[in-house]
Amino acid sequence: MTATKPVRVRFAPSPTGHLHIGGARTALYNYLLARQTGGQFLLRIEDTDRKRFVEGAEEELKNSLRWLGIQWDEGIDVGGDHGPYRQSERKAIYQEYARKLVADGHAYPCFCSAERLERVRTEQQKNKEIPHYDGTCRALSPEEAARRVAAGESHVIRFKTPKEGATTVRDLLRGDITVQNSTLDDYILVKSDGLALYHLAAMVDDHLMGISHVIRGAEWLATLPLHCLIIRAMGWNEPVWAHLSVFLKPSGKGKMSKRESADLIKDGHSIFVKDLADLGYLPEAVVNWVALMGWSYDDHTEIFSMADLIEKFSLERLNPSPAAINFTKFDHFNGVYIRSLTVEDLAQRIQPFFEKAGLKADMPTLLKIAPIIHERLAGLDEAPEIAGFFFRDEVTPEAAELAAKNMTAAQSAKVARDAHAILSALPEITPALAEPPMRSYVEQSGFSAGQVFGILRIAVTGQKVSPPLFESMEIIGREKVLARILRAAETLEGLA
RNA sequence: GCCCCCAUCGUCUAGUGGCCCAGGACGCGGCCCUCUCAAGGCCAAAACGAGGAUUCGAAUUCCUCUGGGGGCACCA
Repeated sequence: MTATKPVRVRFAPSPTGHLHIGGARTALYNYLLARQTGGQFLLRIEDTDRKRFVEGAEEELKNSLRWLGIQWDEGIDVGGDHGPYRQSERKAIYQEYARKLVADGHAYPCFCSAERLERVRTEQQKNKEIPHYDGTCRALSPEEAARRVAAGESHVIRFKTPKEGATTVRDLLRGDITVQNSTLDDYILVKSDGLALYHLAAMVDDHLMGISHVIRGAEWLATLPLHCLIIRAMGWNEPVWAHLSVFLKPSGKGKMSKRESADLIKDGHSIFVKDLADLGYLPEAVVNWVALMGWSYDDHTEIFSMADLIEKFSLERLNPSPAAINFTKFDHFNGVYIRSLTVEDLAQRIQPFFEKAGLKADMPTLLKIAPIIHERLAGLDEAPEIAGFFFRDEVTPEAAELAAKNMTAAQSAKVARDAHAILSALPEITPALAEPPMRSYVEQSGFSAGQVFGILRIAVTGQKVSPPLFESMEIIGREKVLARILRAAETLEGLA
């Protein structure tokens, strides 16, 4: 692979909600690059907005990341030489740099009230102007500003955006992007409560933490010029910027709304990582699926383990266009990964789903049914639905469904009786022992295999769709099988 | 409204001027296999948003339009 210097990258979410697949992808790409180059991946918490703080969000975030197999080398919990890694604990650091910006003439205190700002904004909107700060406090002399600050007057710190000229920034996926400085505003860097806003905090942290590559969502593209301007005003080196395309809803029309995200779970999908395990998804499938939304390796390879991704990922092959979320493809990947599991692994992973369904699923039996449901599972969560009958004492087929297609109840009852006779003559019911005599019975009965086996299937499993019949019978055991067939025959006779 | 970004099958994508009357994958349809359902195998339908320009030659370069997306907070 291309020899690259070790990178220092970071994932810096705010603890305001659940980790969704977009965030997971951002974290993943950062992680991959760090692993590939032998660098470090840091986890930083951007919690400068106390109002939006959600209790437990940080814990959930860490669990989601770990479930996906993404470990961080530095940051909250694990520590490191550049802490603290929670922005709320770095207030003094940001203030120090804000003061430096003011001292150097790159920023200024602003005493305007929120109410006045609101009035200015509505006025500008009425006049069809671009809403922006009108510059009242920018015009203040540094001496007067300093005096008012010293007097304890409430204020924010604004960035003194150049009025003239243009700013050119470079995004790795899109190349040079130039914006006129006149379209930029004097953004607030520090709030009146003294806490920095993202723009300042993130730039200071990235610099102090030695971040070499900033890989983040495309929603930051619009503020990239501001970020570059801050970095240049500080006299720091710029990191490499890579802005990942946003995820669109499955229709491709727009971003997923809060409401739509919540509704997804009704049909077994979710964009929140915390839901995915319960929905029967494998973390390996999530990683593979998400990695391929906005990145590709070549024109045909689709299956990538985490190790493959670490080896093959490259920023150069990132795609800047927005991508619609495709859950059908997700399900496909999940099936692929389920099928690639060993029998032991599969048995382990489906056990909790049986328990959740109220079934006591013992490992020896699980080990026996795993091979026959293996390739029938699109999700782990389907296991109890497909194979629950193995763990139930009784099976209660619908009387009306017991009779086979194009057969009367009487005919079906006869078949059940005959089958019972044939099978009860056997010392045990295994595919090798039971299938040959049943096949010859089918031949001389005049019915089709589908009809005969269909009757037995529903009698024995209670389901119209099941794993292979004789394999299932062997696992259920001779006594139970014979009893269930007998009961079905009686029910059928009652119908006739 | 303003600024910025993006634009290949329904969806994810390959494609960096001739290897492309565009390749792979999901899904869809058909066939095969088959005790049901899957899995598997095979086959098919399906795209370069529009218009200009450059060029011997354009999906690939440039311009305009159109469409889509993101952003315009004392949120991140």
